[in-house]
Amino acid sequence: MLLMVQKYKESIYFGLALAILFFFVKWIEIHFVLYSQNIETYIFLIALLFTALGIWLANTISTTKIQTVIVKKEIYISQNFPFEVNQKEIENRKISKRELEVLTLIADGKSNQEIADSLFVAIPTIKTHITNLFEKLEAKRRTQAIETAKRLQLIR
Amino acid sequence: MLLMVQKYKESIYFGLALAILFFFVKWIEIHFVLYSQNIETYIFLIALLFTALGIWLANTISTTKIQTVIVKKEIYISQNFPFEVNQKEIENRKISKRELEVLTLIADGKSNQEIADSLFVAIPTIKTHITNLFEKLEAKRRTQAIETAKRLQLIR
DNA sequence: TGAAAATTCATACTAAAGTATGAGCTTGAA
DNA sequence: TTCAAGCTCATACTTTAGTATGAATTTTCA
Repeated sequence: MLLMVQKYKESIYFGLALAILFFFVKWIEIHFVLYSQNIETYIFLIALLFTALGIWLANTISTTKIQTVIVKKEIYISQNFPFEVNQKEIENRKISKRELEVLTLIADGKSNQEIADSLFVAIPTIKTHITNLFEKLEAKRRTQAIETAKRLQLIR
Repeated sequence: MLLMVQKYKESIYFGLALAILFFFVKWIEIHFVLYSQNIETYIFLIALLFTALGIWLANTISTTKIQTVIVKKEIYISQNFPFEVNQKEIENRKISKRELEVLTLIADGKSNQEIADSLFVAIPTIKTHITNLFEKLEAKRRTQAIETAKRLQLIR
């Protein structure tokens, strides 16, 4: 029973609304036509009432107009399936935690200034780390350091 | 003038609709009330008409809800194994054959001097290629160019 | 706790990278 | 053939990267 009420909830409400509307119209008719003889007002009220009914009908029965704008955005994700950092190689070359951070940021294409800002230290500090990294990676340039680090899987 | 018509297009249509409605109501009134003395039909038609008006009003005046859905298309880049150069991306960015050579050598960690020697050209030539590459890859530095090129699989 | 390692920073310098502009040469397609 | 695109090179310049040296802190661990 409750299920039925749930299921036909809208229909029941609709019927009720129609009944109320019918009696309301009748009441207006009796009031204005029979007693007041004011047919103009009656027509006006009918018009108003059914305009409201129309609006209500449109808003409940018709589905709301939703314009869906689809924005396609491509996201590139490098999926290195079984990527394992070569921890042994990092230890062998005695690359410190901080140095590895700097190395990663270099590989991300950051400048010394940007790396310094990221790690909240001064540029000379970054330069020192990089100089030490070059020694440990046997690199002459940051691009070479990136190449070696990736080849040895020190960074992803 | 045309601009005004464009601007107030909806208002003008609305006014016209109202005028037509008004005359239609009057016509119904004359037809059914004065000639036929059939007030019941008149009321019915008024009700019908204004219900339609309400529905029309609801559909035109109510603003369409714009729902923006961002579809993120994840593009997985499988590294190394079945490595495929993204030829489409290279063409889209209009990267020339020579520029791609230079890009590859940069990623190998070579200096401008070494690249120039490899390709048997002068350093300024390499610098020009690199400047053009930065534009096409939206990069500020060679390390950034490497990062982008690898992510887009322009180079291995 | 005390020494080694790691991290930090400075100054002064050199080397390399990157920018801007202009121009000559080659080549392939309309 | 002419025109656009690609490749080449030069000069002059600015900016960033990298080197060398020294030193002060902080952290780690035996």
